[in-house]
Amino acid sequence: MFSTYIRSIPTQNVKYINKHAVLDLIRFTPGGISRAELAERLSLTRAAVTPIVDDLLERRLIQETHNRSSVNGRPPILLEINPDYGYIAGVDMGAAHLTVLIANFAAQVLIEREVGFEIADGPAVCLRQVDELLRTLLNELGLGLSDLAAIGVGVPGPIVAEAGMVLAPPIMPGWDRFPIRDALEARWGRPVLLGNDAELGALGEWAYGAGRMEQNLAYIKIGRGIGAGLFIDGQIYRGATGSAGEIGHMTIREDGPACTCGNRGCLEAIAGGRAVAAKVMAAIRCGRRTELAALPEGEKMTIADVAEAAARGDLVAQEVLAEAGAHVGIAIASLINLFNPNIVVVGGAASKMGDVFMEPLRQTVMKRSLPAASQSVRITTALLGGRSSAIGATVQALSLALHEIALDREGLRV
Amino acid sequence: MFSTYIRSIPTQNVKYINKHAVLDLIRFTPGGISRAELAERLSLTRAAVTPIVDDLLERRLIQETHNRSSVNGRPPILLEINPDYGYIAGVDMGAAHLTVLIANFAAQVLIEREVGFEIADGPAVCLRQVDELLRTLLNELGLGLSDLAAIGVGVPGPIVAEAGMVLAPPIMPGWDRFPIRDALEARWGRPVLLGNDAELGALGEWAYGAGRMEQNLAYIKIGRGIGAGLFIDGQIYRGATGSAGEIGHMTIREDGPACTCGNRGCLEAIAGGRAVAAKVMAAIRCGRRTELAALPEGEKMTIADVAEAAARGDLVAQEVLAEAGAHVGIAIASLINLFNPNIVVVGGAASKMGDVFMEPLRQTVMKRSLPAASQSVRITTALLGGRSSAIGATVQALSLALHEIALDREGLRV
DNA sequence: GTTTTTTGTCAAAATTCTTGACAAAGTTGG
DNA sequence: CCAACTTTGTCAAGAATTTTGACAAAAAAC
Repeated sequence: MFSTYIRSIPTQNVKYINKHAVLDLIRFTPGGISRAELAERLSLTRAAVTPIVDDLLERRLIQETHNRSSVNGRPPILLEINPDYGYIAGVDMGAAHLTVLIANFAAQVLIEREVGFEIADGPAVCLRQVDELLRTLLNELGLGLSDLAAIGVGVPGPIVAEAGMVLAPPIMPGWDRFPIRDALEARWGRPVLLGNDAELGALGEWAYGAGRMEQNLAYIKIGRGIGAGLFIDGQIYRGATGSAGEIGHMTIREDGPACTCGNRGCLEAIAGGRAVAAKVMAAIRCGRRTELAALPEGEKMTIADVAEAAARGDLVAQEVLAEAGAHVGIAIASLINLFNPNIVVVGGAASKMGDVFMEPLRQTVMKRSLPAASQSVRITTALLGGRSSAIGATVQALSLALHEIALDREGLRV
Repeated sequence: MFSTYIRSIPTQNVKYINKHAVLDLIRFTPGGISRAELAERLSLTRAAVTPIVDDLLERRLIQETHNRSSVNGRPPILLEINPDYGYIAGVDMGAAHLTVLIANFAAQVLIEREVGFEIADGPAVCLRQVDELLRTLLNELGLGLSDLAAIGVGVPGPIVAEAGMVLAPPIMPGWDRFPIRDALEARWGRPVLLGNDAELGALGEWAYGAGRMEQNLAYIKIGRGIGAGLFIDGQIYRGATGSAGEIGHMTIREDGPACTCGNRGCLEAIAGGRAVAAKVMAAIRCGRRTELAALPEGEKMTIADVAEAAARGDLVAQEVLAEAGAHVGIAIASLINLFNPNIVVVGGAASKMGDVFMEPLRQTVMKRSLPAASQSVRITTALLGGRSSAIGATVQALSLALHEIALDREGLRV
């Protein structure tokens, strides 16, 4: 049944919409797709697909690739994105790490690097670090900034998309209303797309990760902060003001510990990176044996440190992570009851934790969400590991670039 | 920017989509709308709107009404739905009440009635009561079942839309997988649309209530159960399997009281109708004075009883409701952090409670949700009072009816 | 009363899809 | 090994629906 109210389609948009649908389907189909299958998947006729594909071929956005098919009739000509059309960069600023990668137009990662980082150092310091790392990587590839068609940037806070800044971010002291996008565009002279790290993680996992092409995907990023990205019906869900997905500030325990957001009992204050580190420290003070006691004094313990210790068999680390997993499970159970996703992808530091974290999480979810929703949900770790958000940033930047190239010399209304 | 991936538009759909957009915009614009404004709002030209409107006029779905405009030029001819095209019924089965109403095609309520009810009596008893009440109302209007174009029915459980039944509903014992829609269609010989009561409440409040035409609306239905309906971008959001919005089973207190769903600490177990009644009973046993002690022994106390007592100044009732409001506020704060809606409409029994309930709720929300989301959200009681869901059911049934009439003799692909 | 403004309509042009036919390029089976 | 079959991709003609541009209609403003 027709279920969306009040949506219209001026004719000028039709070809454009179909062209983009074709382009996106080519982008997101691994191994290429034929004209015939494009037609079938998009409910168009083969005859309608041909001129659209011709247009994209002419712009050199896509290319024909030779088939290795096994069916009956004439073998299809597979279409794929022209990887060498240009380059895209993806940046993911976490609370305690920075990931930068450079990919070609087929979203294949050419180079990537993750370094330590401290978001609380503020925009001036952090953006310089981002800039340096990006230029280093470009250098190593023998490229310059002008080779980049666009740059996607993820940050761990609520985004005001039009303004290109974050609004009242709980874990980004000093960044409130700082014009991140404008500053980076001025520095680089290239289009920059700012996004929330969890949203971009959702996009990344939807496009190339564990939740490929799922209708309703939730991505949970575990780190110092805990954020959710919601991907619904082929779109990032941002809510009224772009701050949807703040699962980290869901109340888990009414009178729980104080949170950076000013409230009490938030998930983040119970199971976020800082809380995990604090619990390990408490265990150390209680005299329990853990390799984490040996960390250099000056350096702050991150959740990644704890994850690594747990992986090496450290019992204290495992215990703390299991507890955190159960708490995150409570929040995810609520999310599942509210959102009823097909799939929940848990990423960020969780991708390094494995079952120590995921098993208690899964068990809690199964216990605490309604069967109607929990029976149909898959809960898994991020296929892209710690790179979900950086890859999502790339996907978003690439969408802009492809969009503009495909649009060139074509009108569009609203 | 173009932000939805992989959506195509076969040509045959275009006119149909535009026709529906026109029809819906006429439906949902109070006082009528002119062709010129339709064109502007839908990004079409006036010349394109004319034939669409002509088509709808010819089918007698809409009519021209004479203007009382005050602008400069030629006065517009306002268009509105033809109210007398036919009739629609809306049914809302709550846990402890049943509402049935009959409306014309303009969704004007012609007659309505609310009666006591017990969903736990099971399908056989309940559907007979629904049937009786519907026939009574039809009778009073001098109508028969054959005058109804469609009937919308809301129930308090997770819906499997295709099957027309509920799946593992926590507060509908005996209804699991009972073919509700088919049973009613067989009984009435008319098309029946089954929906979740909270979803339909959201639709009702979006169409004709407190949240008219908002982009992101959440409706919270307070009763024995507590459910949320999410209305996003002109659509009910149902999630992967149609069970989105089960806020009543969000965990509020890890080791809280047992819930009917089998879990502990659910919102519903703390602030649902049963919990509220239990708290009042506890106060009575403690010897506190309340008019609710005078309720007839055999009859179960409903949340509506408590609301009425509170409105008459009963202190115990007020206290219990204030506490419930604060707990619901915790859940709504989490919902706001996750969903970032424009507006949260609180309905069901809450529409009778007023500020006793809403003030603690609002305060808790403001305290427990992030500023980025809470600054932009409006929290209000249902404008349609206890009728939100029944009216939503009407709107949905009407959509089907209008849709079919407008579609008649026109092709459609996928 | 003329000018201005806005609404609604019409015919011609434009756009983009579908229909139906067909060539191309393989596989299958006797 | 060749004919029959199957599927893909393309083409020209036709169809559907919108836009463009012009204009009549209806009321307010000057």
